[in-house]
Amino acid sequence: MKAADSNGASGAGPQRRVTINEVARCAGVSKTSVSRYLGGELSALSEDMRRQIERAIAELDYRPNQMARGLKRGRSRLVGMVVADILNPYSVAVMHGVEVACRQRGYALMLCNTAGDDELERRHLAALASYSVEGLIVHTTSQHTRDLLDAAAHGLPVVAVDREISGLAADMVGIDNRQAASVATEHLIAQGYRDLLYLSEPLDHVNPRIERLAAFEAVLAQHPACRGRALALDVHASARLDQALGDFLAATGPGPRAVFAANGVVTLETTRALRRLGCRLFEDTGLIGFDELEWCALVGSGITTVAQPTYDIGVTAAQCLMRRIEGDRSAPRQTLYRGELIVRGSTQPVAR
Amino acid sequence: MKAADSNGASGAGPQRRVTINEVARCAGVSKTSVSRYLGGELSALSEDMRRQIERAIAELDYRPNQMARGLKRGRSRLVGMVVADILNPYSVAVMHGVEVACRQRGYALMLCNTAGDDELERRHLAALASYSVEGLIVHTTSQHTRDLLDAAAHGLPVVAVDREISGLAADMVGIDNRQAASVATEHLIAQGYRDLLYLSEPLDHVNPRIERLAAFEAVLAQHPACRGRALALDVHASARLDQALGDFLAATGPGPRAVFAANGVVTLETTRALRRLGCRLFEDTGLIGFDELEWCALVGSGITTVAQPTYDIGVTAAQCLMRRIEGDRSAPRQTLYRGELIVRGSTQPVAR
DNA sequence: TTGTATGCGTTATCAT
DNA sequence: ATGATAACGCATACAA
Repeated sequence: MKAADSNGASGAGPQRRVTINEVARCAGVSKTSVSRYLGGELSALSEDMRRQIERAIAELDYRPNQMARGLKRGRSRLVGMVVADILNPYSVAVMHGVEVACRQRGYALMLCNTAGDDELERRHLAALASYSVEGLIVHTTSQHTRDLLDAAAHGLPVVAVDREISGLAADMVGIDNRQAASVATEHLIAQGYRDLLYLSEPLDHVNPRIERLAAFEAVLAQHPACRGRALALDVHASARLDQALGDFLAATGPGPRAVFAANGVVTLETTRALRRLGCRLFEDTGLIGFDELEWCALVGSGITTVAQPTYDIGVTAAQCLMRRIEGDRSAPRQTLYRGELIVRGSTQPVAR
Repeated sequence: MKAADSNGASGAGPQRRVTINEVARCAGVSKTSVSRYLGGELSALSEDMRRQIERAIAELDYRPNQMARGLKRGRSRLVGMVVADILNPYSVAVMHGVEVACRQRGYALMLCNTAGDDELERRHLAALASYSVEGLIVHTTSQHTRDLLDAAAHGLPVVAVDREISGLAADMVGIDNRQAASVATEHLIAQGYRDLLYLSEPLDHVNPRIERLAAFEAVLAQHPACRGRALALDVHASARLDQALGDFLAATGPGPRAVFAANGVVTLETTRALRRLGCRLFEDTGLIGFDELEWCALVGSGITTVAQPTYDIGVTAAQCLMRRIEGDRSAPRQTLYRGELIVRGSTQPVAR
């Protein structure tokens, strides 16, 4: 037999939810007592009453209305996550960690994708505020985040992921870019590559991009035998990327040469470009990429990467945020993980 | 000069938001009138009053509190999305479309990841209900979704993505699996492959998996010269996958042979297994995969895929849901897109 | 230990 | 055309 529609009406209309009043009536107590029970004020309830309330709640399948709760207490138990690109595997992986950590502590997650659009970001922040989110986890590029700064200035906890938010002294969770980029660069040099090309998306004041580049150059400065170039461009512009890569290949001598892709997107586009240019992956040209992607082992002889603990970054960011929400007023913290080098075929030079 | 903290207190505590009362006072009208303005009841307001309200709202930067609104009106303008695996690129791509469509119509998105755990799904559904979400978009595997069925029976609109939810006559958005799988199978045969292996995750009553397999077998039945096998297993169990693939390779004769990977996860794991088995991609063995992934063109000679319009699926699912939310009571609809064959090197047999 | 009464910010009902 | 007032479901100060 099918579950009957308790509405009477045939499966239509927003269901009439059970309220605390009905629980109180059913249990034969006042709604205050039920509220106390829900709030965990166990000490202030007689054993008998507690049983009755428990029974009533189970019997009616009562679930507190978070809207009402949030309205009254000012706590929505809602966390907002704002990402610039929901399709970016890095963002997704972090989101995974965030979701798990939030759920474990009873917070729900509202997701916003700004698609790199500042106006959209404004609207999303407004929407999140209208739902009284208690905190924000942010992974965006935008520079013009007045609204974000305002929100933070008004006391809304914010945790930045991967990069700092300029003008905002917020908690940050990411990796040690200098360490990671140094390790990568040193690996290339140790493998015998002598011509290096650092390829990045436009710097745009985005911290990790700048720091990774700086580390690349710092290491290079210690190895006079190596020649390095750095390029920051919109890697989605295939023609220009092909041009840039082609120039590098043409300009570099017979010695081993390699590309350092500054993040996952660059790794992807660089690999595509290398194929378009007719390179045999990776005999012609070495490649090391930031961010471990699921397909890196499958391309050519495998792409060497610097892996980030994205899941942990997400978990930590969420935990950090929830501590703030729950009153932690200490100075902003940075949590930096280490990048881990995963060596594959793309950094094994082949005699040409 | 920095924006002053309007709290007075130094950037701490949940910010005191502007309420409709303050707007009313500032505009010199009653809050009823402000509410009318917000509700779009333009006809019932004098031009003068309207100006005042507009001014006050702008001046105070007032944003209606959705919690209070939801509590009173019973409409939260919240949509829940429940996915089995937040890391699955298919889910993410659909989510992208969902997010865009929701935002465009003023709905916010709450995201839940069940990680394939039924108990977790229960809890997530409970949480979503407690926030009075107005509808659900679901992409899970689970069979024991009593709670989901209950919610739907109680009138909560639900849209299924990719697959039907057994026992629930809900709207569904996905692709025409028979068409898509037929096209793929016929392509393999047309390319000259004679030994075919259909590789899937466990069927588990999941519609697309069953339908794709059925189409594979149907096409095969029309080609007596071809030999087909089908295997459904947990592709993450590498040892067993290697074994199964190895058996296929050992058993098939000198004629061209190919693997049909039933979804993106299987494509990934199959490619990994082929590499582990020492195959040169894809000279030994052809491969066609469901789901177009960003890296498919990069592996070996490129993996031929059947692409799904995942973004559109997400948009359509969300639109469909919002229509239901806004009162559409017509019979459940299925929206099926066509799979698009993208031919690459992995289905170009090489003379062995 | 328990209950009553008030208010959170909003919309809806009823007057005017 | 406009406004006072009562809910929405819950938590809490206060009273008993």
